[in-house]
Amino acid sequence: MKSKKVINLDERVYQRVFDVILEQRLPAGTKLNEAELARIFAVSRTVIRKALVRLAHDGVVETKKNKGTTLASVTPQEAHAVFEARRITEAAVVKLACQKITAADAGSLRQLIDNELVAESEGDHGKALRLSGEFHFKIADIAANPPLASFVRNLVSRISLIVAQFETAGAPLCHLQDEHYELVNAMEARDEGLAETLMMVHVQHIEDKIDFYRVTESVPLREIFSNS
Amino acid sequence: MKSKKVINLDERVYQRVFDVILEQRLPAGTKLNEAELARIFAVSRTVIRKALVRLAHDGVVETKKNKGTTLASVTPQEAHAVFEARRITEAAVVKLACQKITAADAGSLRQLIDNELVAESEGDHGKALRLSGEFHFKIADIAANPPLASFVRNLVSRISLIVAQFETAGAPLCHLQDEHYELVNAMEARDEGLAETLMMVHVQHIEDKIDFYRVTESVPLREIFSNS
DNA sequence: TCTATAAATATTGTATTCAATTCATGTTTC
DNA sequence: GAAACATGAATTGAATACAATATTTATAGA
Repeated sequence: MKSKKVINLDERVYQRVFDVILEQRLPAGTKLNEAELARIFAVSRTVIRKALVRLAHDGVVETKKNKGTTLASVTPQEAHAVFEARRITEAAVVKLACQKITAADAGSLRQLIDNELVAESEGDHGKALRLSGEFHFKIADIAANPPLASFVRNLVSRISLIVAQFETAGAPLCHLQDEHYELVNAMEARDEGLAETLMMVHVQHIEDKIDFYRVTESVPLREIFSNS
Repeated sequence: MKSKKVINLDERVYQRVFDVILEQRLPAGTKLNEAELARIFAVSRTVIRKALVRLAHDGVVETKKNKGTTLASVTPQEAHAVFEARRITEAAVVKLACQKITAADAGSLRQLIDNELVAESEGDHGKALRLSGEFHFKIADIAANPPLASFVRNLVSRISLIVAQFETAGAPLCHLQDEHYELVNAMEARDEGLAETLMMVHVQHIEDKIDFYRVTESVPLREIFSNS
């Protein structure tokens, strides 16, 4: 077990940027300079570009020919479409998950919620946000449908960006965590109808919390990617 | 209007491979040698690699470290999951489309079906298959939800690969085309329930036509990508 | 001072080069 | 003759070098 799994360099960059997005530590529109990222991660631009191509394909960054790459910045209409897609997809996914969930799965989900609460109480808001996202990823994994799971990952990450772009500063998330508990209960009871409704309402609540008139200021890249 | 739109080289390669997949001209498992593709498209390996990275992210090709890239070859279980994802997603998408379809949209859809029939009668099976895919893309466009539309594109392309991998040779598609007509009628009547049912049955019929024991033989790359 | 133009700089797009790994082949040894 | 090992070819991973485009700055003229 001593062997450390060998993954391509771009995978590490991809994951790291992905996590930063989930933690909402970078505002939408942030410029992702290839040379600067290459310096920060101590790899060549080739590796950075590969990661950026994948992120662009996910729709979380936007690359314009000869103009560079930025974190995706969306219009309110586009944001609404992402929320709509997420409601539809996660509603279907949670129904599948109801059919397949095991006691162990339910335990894992509750553990994620608890960890999120701990992170929040310790003041690590970014970690709490990431764990909140992983709660939804876990549900998608339980549904045991890889294409849907990866689509959910994509939608959740894009919603994270949108929330980072528009959220009303300091809006409390406690309600959302309660909703996570209720979701697990409904799934464990295999109540597909209830779970579906709870999921749609839950995502709607996230959408309700954002303010389309908020403007965010930029943050230096080096600072964000410094640790790890 | 003389200006030819300038797009990156890798976009052309990506589209070309994507089309070949939709036309089911390459069997699953086909080796996509980077140097060979670079020669065929007369670009550097850098460009090919960029296109392959995007295709890998789509799940239509698989790249293994130091072993190369092949068209995705799936197990029956994985194939079933893709069909399940497509049924769920397209059912939701067609409901959205019912709410937003215009007379012009319905006309476009019927035109696509007619063009497909013409292509089939002219013996251009590949073109007919591609048009069949574009029928579903058009429905996704009508639904006016970009994330869902791009996911549908992804699922349809993966199904094309799966069908190419497993289809029973010479299975007639006429029934499927009739179903396309019925779908348009239901959408135009804004009958969401009927459209949803028709869509799920339609995708199920595609799945029913495949034979998980079929084995396909390889085809030389140069031959496939020669034209255009 | 303002504007327009041109040079300089910065950034991305593409090609080329080098390194690492895998796979096949052939050779040696028992 | 079979197995283990070594060697060479083929292929991808990554870094560097070069080209094209965009942006900024500097400068000249009104």
